[in-house]
Amino acid sequence: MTTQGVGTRREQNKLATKQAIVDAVAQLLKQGPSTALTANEIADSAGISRRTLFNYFPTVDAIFSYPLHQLLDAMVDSLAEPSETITLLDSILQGLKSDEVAQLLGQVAYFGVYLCADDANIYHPANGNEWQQATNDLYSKVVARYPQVDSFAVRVLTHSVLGAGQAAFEQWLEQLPAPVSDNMDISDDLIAAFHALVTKAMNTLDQGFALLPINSTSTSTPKGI
Amino acid sequence: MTTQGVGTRREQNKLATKQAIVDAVAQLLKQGPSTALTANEIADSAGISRRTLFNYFPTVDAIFSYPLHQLLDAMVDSLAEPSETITLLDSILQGLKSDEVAQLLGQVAYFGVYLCADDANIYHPANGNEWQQATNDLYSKVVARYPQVDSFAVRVLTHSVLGAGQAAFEQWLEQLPAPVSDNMDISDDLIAAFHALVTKAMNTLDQGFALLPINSTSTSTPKGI
DNA sequence: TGCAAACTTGCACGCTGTGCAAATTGAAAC
DNA sequence: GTTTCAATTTGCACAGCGTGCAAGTTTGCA
Repeated sequence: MTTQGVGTRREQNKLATKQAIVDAVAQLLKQGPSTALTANEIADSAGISRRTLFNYFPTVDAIFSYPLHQLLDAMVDSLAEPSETITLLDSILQGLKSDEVAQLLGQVAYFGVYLCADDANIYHPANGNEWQQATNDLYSKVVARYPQVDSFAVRVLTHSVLGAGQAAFEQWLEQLPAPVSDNMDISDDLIAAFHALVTKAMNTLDQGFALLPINSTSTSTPKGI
Repeated sequence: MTTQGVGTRREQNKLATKQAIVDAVAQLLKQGPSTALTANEIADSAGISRRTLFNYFPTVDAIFSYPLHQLLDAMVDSLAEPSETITLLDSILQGLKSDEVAQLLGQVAYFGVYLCADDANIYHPANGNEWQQATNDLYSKVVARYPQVDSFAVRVLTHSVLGAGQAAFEQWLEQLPAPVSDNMDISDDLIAAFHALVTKAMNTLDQGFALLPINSTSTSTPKGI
């Protein structure tokens, strides 16, 4: 290990093992969509026992969506901070620009590309669950921090904003070029593309509802979703 | 069967079997949270073999979320129709007011209450998947119907609107009184409460983004209530 | 009636996720 | 260095899920 990790040795080992599992999955994904990616294969490839694998992840699917889980976790923390001075979009973009999140985006893209190729399906339910969970997490945190605000409005807007984020994410995944790279790095262009999609999504939220005739008082052209 | 069902006898049988499965689950849920609700129990209770159960539902979870699945399916169809003349909110409320959807709401509430009690968890991932699927379905249908519209904007707004709907749904489930009824009927009050929540959610979407500082150029859309 | 297609069922199989107890490893005290 | 103890790993057994397959059974149709 090049990194002189902080914390006790046990904690270092646990982090290393978790990363080994993720790396093992990345390897297996690259080798080919043939293998059905069973828990035994992953454990063997990571050099641990099957039982230990389930000590680290509650589910095989949770391994696949772990990069996204980390990314959303970081974003939720970033968004739940009381940043009164900047706009929501800036807050999101600022969170996305951290080195940590940029690296996570690479992993997410890597996994996303191969998982899409494997299932021939654009969407993994595991990823959807991560978004649901992130939505609930953010809702809980915001409600805890601003108890005086109407919690239902918070709930609606949380679902709405993260929904828009998910839309940007899905669009990004679909447009992703096939083999990102041998390792899980990611080009600045792809990161910029994601930022652009998120920005467009938020602007669509901001301006798009003026286009939709949501209720009778709304003006503007009917486009009937 | 009192209903002289339409269609060939095979189709009637299939529908009856599917309903028998759902009814069996409802029965088992009412009997107590003790039973872990295994596929064998459900099949036995429905009077079919375990193997046949999986001919009707791809997953045990899919049975639990089947009422919600039906409801969302109906709503997606309703929303995807080209109803140029009315507002989005009216379109949603109109869809919600059909007898079919009202009855489905009863089943959804029934299942939701017992499932929440069972898992002690407010949320079933199966339900979340249904919302994700409905979002994708609606997106596909709208894009197919309006090919000239910016598909990404449609995607964002679809996620956003259904996200708001899901927020209303979750709120409704939490506020639901414990034992709805012995059968899966539902009181008009509860239906009205759901309509009110959906209405409030849509109005929050319409007006709420004016409250959030999404980006720097946003001086908020016109109209404050 | 008889045939073909659709449907059901039992069976076997591989896989998931969990509880448990024994073995191994790490940290800390002596 | 050794001892001791808690954290961690591992093997094993087990219940359950979901599927392919090869019978049996029912339905539609000629």
